Amino acid sequence: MTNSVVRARFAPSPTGYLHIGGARTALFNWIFARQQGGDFVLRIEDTDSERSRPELIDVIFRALEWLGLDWDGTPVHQSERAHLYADAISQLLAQGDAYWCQCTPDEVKARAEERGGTPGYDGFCATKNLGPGDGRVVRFKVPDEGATSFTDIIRGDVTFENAVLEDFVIQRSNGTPMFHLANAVDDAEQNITHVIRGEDLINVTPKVLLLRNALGITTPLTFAHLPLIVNEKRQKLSKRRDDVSVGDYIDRGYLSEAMVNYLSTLGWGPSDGIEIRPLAEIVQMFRLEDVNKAGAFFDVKKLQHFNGEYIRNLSVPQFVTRSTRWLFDDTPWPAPNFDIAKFEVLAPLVQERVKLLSEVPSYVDFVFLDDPVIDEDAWNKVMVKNADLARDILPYALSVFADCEWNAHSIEVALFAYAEQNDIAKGKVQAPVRVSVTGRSVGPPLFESLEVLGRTEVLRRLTAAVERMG
RNA sequence: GCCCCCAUCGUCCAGCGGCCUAGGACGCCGGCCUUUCACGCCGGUAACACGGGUUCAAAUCCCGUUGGGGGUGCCA
Repeated sequence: MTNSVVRARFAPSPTGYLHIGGARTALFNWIFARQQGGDFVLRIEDTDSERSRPELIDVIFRALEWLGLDWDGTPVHQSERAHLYADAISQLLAQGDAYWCQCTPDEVKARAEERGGTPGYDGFCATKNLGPGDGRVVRFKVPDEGATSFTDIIRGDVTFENAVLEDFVIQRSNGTPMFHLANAVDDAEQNITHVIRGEDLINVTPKVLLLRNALGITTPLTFAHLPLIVNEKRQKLSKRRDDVSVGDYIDRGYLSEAMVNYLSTLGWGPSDGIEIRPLAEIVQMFRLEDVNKAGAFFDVKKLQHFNGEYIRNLSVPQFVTRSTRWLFDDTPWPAPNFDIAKFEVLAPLVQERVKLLSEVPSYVDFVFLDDPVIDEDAWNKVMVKNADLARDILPYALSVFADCEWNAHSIEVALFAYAEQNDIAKGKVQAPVRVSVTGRSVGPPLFESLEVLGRTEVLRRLTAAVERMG
């Protein structure tokens, strides 16, 4: 173990926010590294200056931090190590394993179409012995014969015939290296031992292997290509068409523990069938070789269920703390109206009802709003369709609430006396009071809510509701 | 087109030749609990893609078919 320390890496390209697929890749790398007592390092693959957006690098780091995936050492930025790639390219050129090419993309494409059949580069400049020059790229000379194989921990042996691989570009015409090249160089330079990434990259593996071979890199590198996370149409998650930014899930009130736990069940599952469990246990049980081969659908419904479980497992103070953001920013009520003491009373009741922290405000807004927001559907059902009952109950509530003791239990006894006297279901009796006071037909238990709101305000809202009924 | 990969309930996972009349979870549908809504509890629904082999025995191994996905960039 000492001389074979595992080093796994997550190598995002800062062309977008961290998305679900990237988060899962990072997570599996992290789990594997931690389980093996190895390192988990980061590498920013920003060789394409055209597409890279430096400001996103920090966003990605923060998303990883939110997920709790701590990394070892300082992240490497490919844009800062151009010399390493330049050296490798010079070596390849000197060895005759690469050559300069002056074909434009359009020319390559045109010839391919003319040729019919397989698209791709035809080796047009392979024997021209061109030197550097404006608009010229460097291409790697793929052997015409033979095959490149590797053993994938998840997929077993995978083989590509070299003949189907074109002479691919390793240095752009602007002088920057392509990612295959940077990849081969960096994995060696960073002593990476395991490459764990999405299956969409499996086909670039032979290219990287060919490059490593030509560069004389002999240190072993083990691959594990993870199944893709897919949408309802079973297609690879796309930043454009799918809702996959990790940041968006944070904003919607998902707990990172729930997200990480859920992600761990995509492509893998503990053999005892217990899905919801601490990350530490997952690290213990996880086996890279047990990861599935087939793509997994990202099921938000199931994620929500996990989230609800995690929320309910929080202590009440933790729940209050975690809800902070939704209590102070962008609230439906005027900020000065908020009273944390009142929220804390209702917190345990809200906690077992929400699946997302973002739902918290809608459960307590009536307490901090000057007037409740009336839900029209609820009003129609309870105050219009059942107006007769409401007209009996509201005056009754107004009178008993005026002088009963003001605590949840007494309020309940006072109101439900009506249910017993008139032999009406309690559910029917509480409805008009709930709608009058909270504006909604659903919410936390009514009597605790009334207690928190206070007698004066409850009476005022009840009166207002009677007037509104006309 | 060509290359690569994949295939167990609607979805995620378990299953690694006999313990499988296939198990768990989400969802969905019933029911119980109940002041609403949730929670919790009980029950139900529902799958080994198809066809050939191998074997005493196959969801599990092999081959083919079909279906799906990924790639095919001077993106990663």
